[in-house]
Amino acid sequence: MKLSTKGRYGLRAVFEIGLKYGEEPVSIKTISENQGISENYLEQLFKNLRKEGIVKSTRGAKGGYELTKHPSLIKVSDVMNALEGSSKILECIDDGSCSREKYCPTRIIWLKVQKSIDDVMDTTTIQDIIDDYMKNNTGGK
Amino acid sequence: MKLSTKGRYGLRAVFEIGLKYGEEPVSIKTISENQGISENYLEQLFKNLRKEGIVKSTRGAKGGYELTKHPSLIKVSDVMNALEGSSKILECIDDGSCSREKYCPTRIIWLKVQKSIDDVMDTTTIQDIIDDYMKNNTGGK
DNA sequence: AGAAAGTTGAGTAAAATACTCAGAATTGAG
DNA sequence: CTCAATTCTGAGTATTTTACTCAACTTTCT
Ligand code: FES
Ligand code: FES
Repeated sequence: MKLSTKGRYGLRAVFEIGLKYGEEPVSIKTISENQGISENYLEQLFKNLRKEGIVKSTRGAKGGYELTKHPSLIKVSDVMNALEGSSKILECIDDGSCSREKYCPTRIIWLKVQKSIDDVMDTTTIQDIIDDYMKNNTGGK
Repeated sequence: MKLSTKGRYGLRAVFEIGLKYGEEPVSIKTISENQGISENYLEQLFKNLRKEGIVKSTRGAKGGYELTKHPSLIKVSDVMNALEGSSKILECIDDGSCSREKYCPTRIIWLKVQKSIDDVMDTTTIQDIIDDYMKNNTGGK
């Protein structure tokens, strides 16, 4: 059960944009340099982030990406859903999607695991990540 | 972030064996029939479960697999580790395994997610799964 | 006009997943 | 003792997913 680079890279990228929220658009080139992720790949990730309305773009010189909403309104789960399609650990989890559902002995476990993941991702926002980052890179000597 | 069939099938298989704990070994054939999993594939899964000491085997007629310990002593995480190699959602999680670790803005999120998953898998045992199954298939009408 | 961006769709290499298969080894039952 | 039941093992493979790359095009700023 591994988290793919889509999710990992994507969240770092969104964080990067969040840092400049309310200031200026951030270009793919900048993100690529700061986070060490290929420009080509970032393009793909942003295609999805844009489609899901998490970022908006400005073309042309001085263009780039910005968050559509305040960082405190964007949950980690939003980003994950946009990038990984869904943050479900398995298909069977949705009611009615599995023929064994009714008598499946292990279903309850996966539901619990899923819930615990959702709890974290739904209650953490980009702002939280930014705050945490600020604390660690200024507060402490 | 999907759970592979190794983990899903494997836990169902271990549950099946757990039902007969203290009674008789359960053959791959039986599990295959009850859980609808290919015999060939189950062999592969049991190769790992055995290596990690979760099950023990008896060859020959009337042979099969049994749990090495009481179901209440086998955690879901034990089974997952045996089957999926590790239940870590990413490599970076281990201290020192990632060069970005120190200033990585998203690391803390993944650590939280990991912890919440571990909490569930470490505190749920095969016995819990069995109990739950029994409740749902006898208690109710 | 020209450079700096984003936009899009297609394509691909590598890795992981999800199996299959054949045959050898072991054991219990008759 | 023999045979059928069963595990054991290593190798092989098809499919899917991941993780990208690339090229051409559009938009916008200066
Ligand atoms: S709910 Fe689908 S196999 Fe358990
Ligand atoms: S800790 Fe490795 S990229 Fe964040």
